[in-house]
Amino acid sequence: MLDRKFILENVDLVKQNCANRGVRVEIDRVLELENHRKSLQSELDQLNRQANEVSKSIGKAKDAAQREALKDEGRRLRESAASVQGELNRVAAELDPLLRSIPNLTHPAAPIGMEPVEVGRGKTPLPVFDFPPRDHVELGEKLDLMDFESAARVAGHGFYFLKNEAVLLELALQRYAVDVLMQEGFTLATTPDLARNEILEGIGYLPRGPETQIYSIEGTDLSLVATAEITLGGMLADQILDAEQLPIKICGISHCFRTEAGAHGRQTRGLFRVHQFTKVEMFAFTLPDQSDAMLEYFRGLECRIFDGLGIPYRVIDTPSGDLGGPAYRKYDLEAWMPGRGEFGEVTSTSNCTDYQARRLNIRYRVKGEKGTHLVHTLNGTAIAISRALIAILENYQQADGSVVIPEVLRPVVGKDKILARR
RNA sequence: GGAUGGGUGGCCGAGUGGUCUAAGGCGGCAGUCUUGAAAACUGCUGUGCGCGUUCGCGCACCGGGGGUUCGAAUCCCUCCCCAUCCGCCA
Repeated sequence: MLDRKFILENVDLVKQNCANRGVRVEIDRVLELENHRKSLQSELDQLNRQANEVSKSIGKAKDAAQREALKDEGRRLRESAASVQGELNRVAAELDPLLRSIPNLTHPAAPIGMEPVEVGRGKTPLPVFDFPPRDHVELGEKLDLMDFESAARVAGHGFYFLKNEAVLLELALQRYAVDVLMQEGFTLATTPDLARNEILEGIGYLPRGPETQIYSIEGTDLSLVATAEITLGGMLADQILDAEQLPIKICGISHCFRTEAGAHGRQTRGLFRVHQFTKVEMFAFTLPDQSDAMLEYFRGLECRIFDGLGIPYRVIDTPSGDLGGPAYRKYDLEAWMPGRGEFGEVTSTSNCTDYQARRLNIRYRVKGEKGTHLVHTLNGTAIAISRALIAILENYQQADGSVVIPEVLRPVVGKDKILARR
């Protein structure tokens, strides 16, 4: 959420930003409601002040008659206050969803519009095959690495069993990413796979509604998390940190659940778009002047991880029209997926500035100074297992249908090649 | 799942209807003392919103929400969380 005062003082900027992002919000209605809210709040403050004065005077009343008269006046004032409060609540009920739908500001260097801008390539060149490359579904079937049919019986379309070396690859990928992040001073965490809706909303997800990506648990205020960003950000909700503690870097392993409502077709074949996957996520809480550098750092780590895996990729500077609400700037790594014959998103890192911190109420205090300030939050994918698997299988496939294991994963996988079983 | 006790400022902790304008302590800031530091002593020290915009004034906030009352940290209802014990269990 943006700051209310900031919106009032920067109407044109906010309108232009919404336009750049292709988000339609009635800013004029927001202004109208916010000004109305402010005047109602002043009115309520005045009525409360008068009522408080009357209440205090009752103890000092001379006689019973005067006391009763004052009680009547107090009662009248409290009733007026209650009716103003009711109107205030109605205004807030209309205003709050509008405020929440206004996206974060956009980094001045982010591309405007809908066109992704490639800003870098990985160290690994695109593979050259002297045979028609298979996609990961075909490879998975030949090598007995995944089972979509059984998963469909158990849980429906969009689920999968990983089997054999694919399981070892999942473990190896987790271990590899965690090792890199541990060396970089991240605190390691496994996180809850469920979170309160309040936390989801603070991060910027809508747990209910027709277009939600979120599975919610009936009869509770909990939802399955779509990413550990939710739980890691929620970790410090309502906390006041000391400035010296920042930046805080945490990596979290969680399962991620997504309804993927409405997404079907060739792009969703196999592991590419699934309802559940495991992810190692990076998260940071920073001072405002640290967040730009932290985003570059996260991007650098993602590159290091995929360079280390020997997977070719390109880096995308996400254009304004594709940014999610909380993101101020976002980079994606897109790995080359020979079976698809195109690049596919494997990581995403965003600087959300104070947009999430405002609703989650995560602040910091500078020693010797009065008041508190909102922290900045950032998130980034270290490894999303399902998509990393696609990239590994398709890039490392051999003419005979076997798949070579990336060197950095061999210690955990325990072999250097996956051979056909049938 | 059952029982009991709890949730108060950055932290600890007192507070069972009206000088709560929330005691006291810790921490923090400033000062005295000191060559310097520590200790000791003295004073100041919550957050948010609004108005005046030097000084200040008002409102809200004692886990969340609702209620009783002229008046609630305090009484009632409800939800959440924490601790301990019991039950169950990987």
